Amino acid sequence: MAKELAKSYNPRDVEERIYDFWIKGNYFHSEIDREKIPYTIVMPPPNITGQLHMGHALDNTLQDILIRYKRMQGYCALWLPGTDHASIATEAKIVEAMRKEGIAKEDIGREKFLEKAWNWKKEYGGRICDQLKKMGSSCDWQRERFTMDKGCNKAVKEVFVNLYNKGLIYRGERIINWCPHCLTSISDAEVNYEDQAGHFWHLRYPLKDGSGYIDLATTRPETLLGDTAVAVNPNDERYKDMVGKTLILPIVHREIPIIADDYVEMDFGTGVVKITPAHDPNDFEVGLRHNLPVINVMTDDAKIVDDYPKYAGMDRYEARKVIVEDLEKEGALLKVENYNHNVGTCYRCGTTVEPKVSKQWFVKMDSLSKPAIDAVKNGETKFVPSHFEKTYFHWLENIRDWCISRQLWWGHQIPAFYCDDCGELVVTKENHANCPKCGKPMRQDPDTLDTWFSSALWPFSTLGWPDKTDELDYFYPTNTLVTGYDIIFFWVIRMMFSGIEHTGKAPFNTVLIHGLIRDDLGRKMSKSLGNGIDPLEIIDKYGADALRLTLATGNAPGNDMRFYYSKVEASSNFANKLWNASRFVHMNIDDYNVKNELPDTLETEDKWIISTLNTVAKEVTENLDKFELGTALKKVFDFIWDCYCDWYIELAKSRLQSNDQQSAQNVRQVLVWVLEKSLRLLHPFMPFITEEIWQTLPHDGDTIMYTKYPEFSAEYHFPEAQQEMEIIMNAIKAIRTRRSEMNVPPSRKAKVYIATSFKKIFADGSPFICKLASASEVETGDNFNIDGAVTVVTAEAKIYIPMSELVDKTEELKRLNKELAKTEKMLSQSESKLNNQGFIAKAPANVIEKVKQQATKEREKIAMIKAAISAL
RNA sequence: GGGAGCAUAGCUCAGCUGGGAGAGCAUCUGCCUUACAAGCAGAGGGUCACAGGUUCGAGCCCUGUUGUUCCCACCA
Repeated sequence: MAKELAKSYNPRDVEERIYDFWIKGNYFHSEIDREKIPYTIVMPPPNITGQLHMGHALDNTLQDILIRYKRMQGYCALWLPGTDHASIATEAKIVEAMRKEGIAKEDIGREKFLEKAWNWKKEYGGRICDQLKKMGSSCDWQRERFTMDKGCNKAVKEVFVNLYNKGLIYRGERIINWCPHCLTSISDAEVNYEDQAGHFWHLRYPLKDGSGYIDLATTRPETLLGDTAVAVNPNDERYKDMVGKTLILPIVHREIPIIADDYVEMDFGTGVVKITPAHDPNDFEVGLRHNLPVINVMTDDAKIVDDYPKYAGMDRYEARKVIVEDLEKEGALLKVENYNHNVGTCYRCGTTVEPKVSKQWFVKMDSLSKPAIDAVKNGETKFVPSHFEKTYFHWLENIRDWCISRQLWWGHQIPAFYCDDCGELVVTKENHANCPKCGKPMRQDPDTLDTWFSSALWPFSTLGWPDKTDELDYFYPTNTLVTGYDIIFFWVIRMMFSGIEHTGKAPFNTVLIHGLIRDDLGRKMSKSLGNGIDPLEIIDKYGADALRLTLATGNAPGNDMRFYYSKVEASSNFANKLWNASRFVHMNIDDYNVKNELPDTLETEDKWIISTLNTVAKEVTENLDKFELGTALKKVFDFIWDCYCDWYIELAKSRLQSNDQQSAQNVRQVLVWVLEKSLRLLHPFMPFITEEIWQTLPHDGDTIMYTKYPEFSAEYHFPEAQQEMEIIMNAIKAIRTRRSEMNVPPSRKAKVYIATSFKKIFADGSPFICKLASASEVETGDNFNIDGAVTVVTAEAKIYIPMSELVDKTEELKRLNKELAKTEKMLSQSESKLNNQGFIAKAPANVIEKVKQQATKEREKIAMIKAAISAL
């Protein structure tokens, strides 16, 4: 470890060394310690690209702040790290990677493929871990048992079998979203809807009896092949007589009925809808209600099936063209108009999804969603900010059954077995099954489970569930989940109902939601736009501390945030400021024996900074406990920059240079003591720089990570000293302002005369006024009569600066009159409040007292300004 | 169509349960004051979207309006 601070601050250098130090010291390790209270954070799975993006950086920063804070408060803090699992995107990546090696997954078979996939996964997962380490993430990445591959299979099977036995999982024929490119079903949440320019084809279907026809319109004429009815609204007078009659489907020449169903809107188009149960979710529902046949006209890769020889093998868009031509030939096409409509596309590959009827596994949501709603309603789990609870309720109350089967290999294979001979179905945790009827070996369902099915088990499967482990007992339910609002539907909700269903307890008590990080124009960062900013680049250039500060600062929970380089620069400047302040302290203590403890006698300014620090510690812990990380950080930031650097260090300088050895030694100790506490306050936010500086200061312990987080202590509460310093600081500020207004350079010093009733305070503070307000000398008294002096008035004092050659009497009068008007206005506001009966009767006592004090100060100030004016 | 968020300084945003409008950046002025010019000291700049209401008191609570963003559902 560094024993002294380098002359200039080099973040990357420091950060790499410090991380190494933490790892060697094994400081992230969190063994169960039953003496301590556990604090557990669930960490979202990073994406599969193996590349850390700004969203992860934000997740990780907020989590790490909380973990470090809790650790310093003496909790046994554990992070449940995430690496993602099965998904369409993952498999596509793996397949792509393998294709580069010239291997297709079908060639090597399922087992070999999974083996390869795991290796690939480990490489990329490992890369993400390394990147997160660069962020300063204090997660114990070494914990083998907290990864999905160890024992997660067991948990998934357990859950599947349990739910199946309870009748909450069923296999059924349903219409689902099918991606013809990825060749798999995808869940509703994985479909992106986008507006696409399309057409409306107006068609005419003739009645069988030749008595007329019905006109309708469609955006997908090729699905006509699968039409099994035409529907109208039952209340539609226009078609009342037609219901029940039979139509001849053009081209196909199949007979289809006209039915009546509420689903049809009378006002839209002609009020007639063609019903294609196999290729439209709504039509499928209509079909169920009316017992319509389901005619599938497309293969898995969206080509027309062999049943229609003329179109067989044609791609759906190709078929559309030909069918439209044929319709025109037959006279069934009335007209074509342009029409924009919403089309569902695959979130992964962008291919237009095809609604498809197929046999899939589903989870029944009715009975699962209810307890999940209750858990939030009764406060077992809270959202921060709370308005996301509305989103949560809205979604759960309108939830549909969850399609959990995926036609992939990369994932947990569904533990269901079929008998090819007799069609028997067995769901079991065993790896093999024999048919209970005919005894033959059964074939396992080739499908795998949706990635969110296993991810939903994260908070307990990673702790060893279904076994009764110590970890599970101690760390579950977890405390906090930190994640973006975009993932509430996918993951948070599913963890909620799974946790409750399988363990009886909600998986976390707080869900801290953050917003998205946008670019400087407010756009989502995305690959296709190329506007993404790589956090690693920022770290290399400015350091992880600066990035963390940027991400944690000035943004309220749940709100989106724009990323500006200027913000990172501001953060980096703060790091530099802290570094230099620490160097200043070192310059003054290194040759002396300075301990990290307060001296016996404290001057007013010492008490002021100590008491201010004390107040800040109190507020910061309150903010952090309420997850107001940005507010907490702001307070620490302001304390260090404004109070410590800009005021206390400046105040300290005159004592450090004085001949009073005792006073100099005392101020050294206060400098060190306050700096050391400030570093602790800041440590969760900027772990690296605080550790580096802390190590060079007098301290107890091995690492700042395990020091105690500062908290309020009555012992360090000095309200009088704070007030006294305020009086001096007000005077200094007022003198500075006036000098600045008159463009007097600091090098030009002048004696100041202070007329005040706080003579002792000003006499004590005179060295500061000399040093910080460019005074050559300070004289205090009750009144002065000085000709041609600049007059400065504060609430506590009337200050004369004799600089006759600079004084323009008319300008001076103007200024004083302006000041007078301002103060009189404020006084009249205060007085009108105090004269208001309602205010006196109803306002709380402390507010009334405050206004009274203001009024008094304002009156005094007015008197002093008036005196100054008449003196002129 | 259903739901939610946002509207505050030139820009980006804070503002905790109602009690004298804040920060960063930008602009302007003056400073190399022996930790820091990546800095110091100052200044200017706001009808807190609009209209009502509740209250002694509203940026904050309620209603409505306008603008804007997002989510969900969906148009055959």
